[in-house]
Amino acid sequence: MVARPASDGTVAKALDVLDLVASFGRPVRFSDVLEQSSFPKATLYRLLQTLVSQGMLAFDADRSCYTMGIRLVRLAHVAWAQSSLAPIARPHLDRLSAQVGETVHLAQLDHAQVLYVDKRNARMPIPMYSQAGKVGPAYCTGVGKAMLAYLPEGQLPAILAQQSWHRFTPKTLTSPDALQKELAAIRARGFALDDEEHEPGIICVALPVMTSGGAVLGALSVTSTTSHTDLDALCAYAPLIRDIARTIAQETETWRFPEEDAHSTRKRA
Amino acid sequence: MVARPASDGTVAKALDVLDLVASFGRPVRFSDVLEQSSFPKATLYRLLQTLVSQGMLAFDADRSCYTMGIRLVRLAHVAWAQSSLAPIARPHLDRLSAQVGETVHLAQLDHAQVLYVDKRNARMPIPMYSQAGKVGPAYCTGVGKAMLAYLPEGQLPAILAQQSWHRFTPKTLTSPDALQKELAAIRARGFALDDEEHEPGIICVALPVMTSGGAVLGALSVTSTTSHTDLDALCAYAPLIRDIARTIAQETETWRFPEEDAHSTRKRA
DNA sequence: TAGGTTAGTTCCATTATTTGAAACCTATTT
DNA sequence: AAATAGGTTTCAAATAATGGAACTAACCTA
Repeated sequence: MVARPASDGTVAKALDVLDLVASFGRPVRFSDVLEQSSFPKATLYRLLQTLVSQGMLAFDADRSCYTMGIRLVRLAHVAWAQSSLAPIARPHLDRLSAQVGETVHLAQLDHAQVLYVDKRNARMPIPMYSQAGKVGPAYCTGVGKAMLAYLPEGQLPAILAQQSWHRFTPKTLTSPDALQKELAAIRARGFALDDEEHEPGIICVALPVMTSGGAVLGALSVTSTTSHTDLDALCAYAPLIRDIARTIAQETETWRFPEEDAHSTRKRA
Repeated sequence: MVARPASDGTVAKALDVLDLVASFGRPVRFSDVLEQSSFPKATLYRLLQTLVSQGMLAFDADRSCYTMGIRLVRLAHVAWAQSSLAPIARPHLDRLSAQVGETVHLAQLDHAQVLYVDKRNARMPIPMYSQAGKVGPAYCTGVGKAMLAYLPEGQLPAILAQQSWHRFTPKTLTSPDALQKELAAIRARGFALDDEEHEPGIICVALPVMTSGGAVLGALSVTSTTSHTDLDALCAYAPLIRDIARTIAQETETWRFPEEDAHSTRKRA
């Protein structure tokens, strides 16, 4: 319902601009941004200036274009280090990656979408959409379906309502009903599969990372290509992934910020 | 000069709050933030609310505390991926780390300070201040001095004026004059050394990463402890570091965004 | 359990910032 | 020399932010 807070908050607008610039994934000139933005020229101009002077964006005078600022990079590290799963999961992702030699993903739900939080490439990297920091659809990816299948009662409808149901490939499930059946199958089977539903030739096995209380923290997947292996073979990894997911979940619950003393060191100069 | 833009921009204030929350490095309650902040209660409250509703912060209702938001995490990745040096340097850092077995840093200048952009731990990790995403002083760290020494004419005075000149150890250089001499020595020698100037027992060799045009992009360092080795031994790594720095710089110049097509895929749903 | 203390939230008249159409630059192009 | 594109500044009107104080909820404390 909070779709577009319309004329609310200057901060919101500035952040929208930040997102917009980020979405280009490359340095952009003023006019590039203007074209994509719904703000009037003068307003956009000032918002960009603010972001630059705040260090969230940087302006390269030589090429007269905007890039991500160094302050954002700094926040980036803090954010990543705290996005509970990522730092805890890191060594386990390494382990999983080493054992299976395939592409490995760690994802979390971001609104109704999948946010790839971390990734390890296969020994022989394969080109694909996913990338740490990118968001992808939930209804047609392994990690997405794994999380949806184990979501607490009642949360699912709202999320389904926000899916785009775009048919990426002939195998994409494009309706809530079809997906509901698939989710039931996932629960019965104990893990999720992506059978080229998002990208042709890309397949994966995925399992959710869940607390003992049943909360879905994220999901792990092992991804490969049809030219290299098949779903049956990937299924064999499910138990290993489950073990690792369980370990990560346990550590999340145990750990919960062991470094309560860290701020004594940090006094600002 | 732009020390504290005082009563300028709501965006600035919101971002200050964001930084503040980030600086705790852990989930914080409202009152924790209030204590550290100069904003009145109501104002801070609303700023936090804005940040939460914008997804830059997340509010954990159970523990009633604020953490980094998922939107920030997402921006974080984009920022990191674009902070030109980091992604390009990554494999080279790995290589350097593997070859020397010591702690390795990649840093960039953030205003007048050093921002550690990436890091590899030594085979036997040693406790020290630096950490990816942290900022440190420029005048008394290896990477900082390496960058200052090769800064283009005219930029140095402004930066020196912003140093704190705090005496961290007996060996810290605490005046612009002393540092200027040291920088000349660095240029003569071709690389920078940190002889326990920031932390007792911590020493390092550092070299700048520079474009062929002479612009300072960042710096690389190999760090160790006096109990484990000495400066003379570290100096031996200088040529290797120089090679790697040069490679990184070259790739930065060649590369410059090879993925100009990436946005065709990304169309918003 | 009344009485107090802390922590978080809302109100609202005042104040300050943001807004954006249009005018204005300043290189480039025709 | 005139026109265009890309960027920057102005200024009165519109809008959003401010913060003191009042309020609520939860948790102590005696």
